[in-house]
Amino acid sequence: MSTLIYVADELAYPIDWDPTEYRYVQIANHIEKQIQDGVLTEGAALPAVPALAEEYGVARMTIKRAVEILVERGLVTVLRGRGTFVRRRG
Amino acid sequence: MSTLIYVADELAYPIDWDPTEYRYVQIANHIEKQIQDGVLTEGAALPAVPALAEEYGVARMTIKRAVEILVERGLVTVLRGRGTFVRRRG
Amino acid sequence: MSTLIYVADELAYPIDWDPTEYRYVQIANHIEKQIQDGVLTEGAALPAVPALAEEYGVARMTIKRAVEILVERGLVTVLRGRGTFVRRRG
Amino acid sequence: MSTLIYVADELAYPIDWDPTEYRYVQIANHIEKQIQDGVLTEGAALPAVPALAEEYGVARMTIKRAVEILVERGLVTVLRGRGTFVRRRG
DNA sequence: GTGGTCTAGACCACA
DNA sequence: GTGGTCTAGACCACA
Repeated sequence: MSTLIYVADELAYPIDWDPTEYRYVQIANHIEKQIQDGVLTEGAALPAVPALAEEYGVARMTIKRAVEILVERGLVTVLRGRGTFVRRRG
Repeated sequence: MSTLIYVADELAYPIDWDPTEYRYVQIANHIEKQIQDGVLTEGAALPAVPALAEEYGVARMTIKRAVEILVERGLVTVLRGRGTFVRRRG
Repeated sequence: MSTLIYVADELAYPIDWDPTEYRYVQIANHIEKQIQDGVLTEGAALPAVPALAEEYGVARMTIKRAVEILVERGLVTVLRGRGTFVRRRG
Repeated sequence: MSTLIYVADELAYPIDWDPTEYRYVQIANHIEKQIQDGVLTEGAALPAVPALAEEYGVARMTIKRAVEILVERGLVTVLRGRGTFVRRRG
């Protein structure tokens, strides 16, 4: 059995760094915005951690922190070994 | 990919305190002099903040202020999590 | 105003590494045991992060993860810029 | 304190697959041969797991199994988060 | 081939 | 002088 899922290939919006805010918070907000706007739809997989790290220009650990925030907000579900998936629109 | 860089281990010159000038300005000038004289060459990393604080006998916040001045002067670039690097000679 | 607090200087118990369990979980459990046994009493400050990192032989980030667990368990409170303090016995 | 170490960039010898022997055993033997011949010297870091996986054309799990064998033979030491290092010649 | 843990050590924010 | 963030890149666990 296999499931076809949408995987985002690149950032839908540019991200402007606000030096007064932590990067992982900015990244979490940026991804949340894409979920709210329907760029990332329910059930869609986020790009893989290394891809996100490269797109946002940060280390993998920073992406992990951002994803933790999205999990706390109930926006995504992490399936170990499979990927990170959108749960619902914000 | 990795790059070998020169890291200064200690002060190249002694520093004399002028009580009429802020220490962070003096430290900025002192480091600028080392860049101008080629003691710290383009691409070189400055010593870490705690090391500079100890060598100059000041708090780390004072070093941070001095580095901000050097950034404003376009002499160094701060790369978060990596270090502070010489951009060009003054 | 100042407050006298007890600061632990070294590990009260040895810690045996169980390679099947994450180190930050082991460290959290190990510190919890010291709180339960009264080695670390209410209001006491934990050793500083660098000290704990050295005692447990891990990186600072691993200590941070262990402390996050202790915070979730309601055992300690982190006061940014001041230290980490025992809230209550387990 | 830091130490400069030698890191192997590619295979020193070609490897011929013997279909009657498990690949992870072959890979362990192949690496052991390089240690015995001094291609990988004491203290040297093995190439990273993904690099070895690509060079041998196997999954990373297979490399992990080969490294386990080398550990059992006392030839290498795995330091989590740092790398895998040659302990002594075979 | 994903996400998770971990290192060593950098600068940052707070008190 | 504390804890926090962040890097670059290692091995680990899971599917």
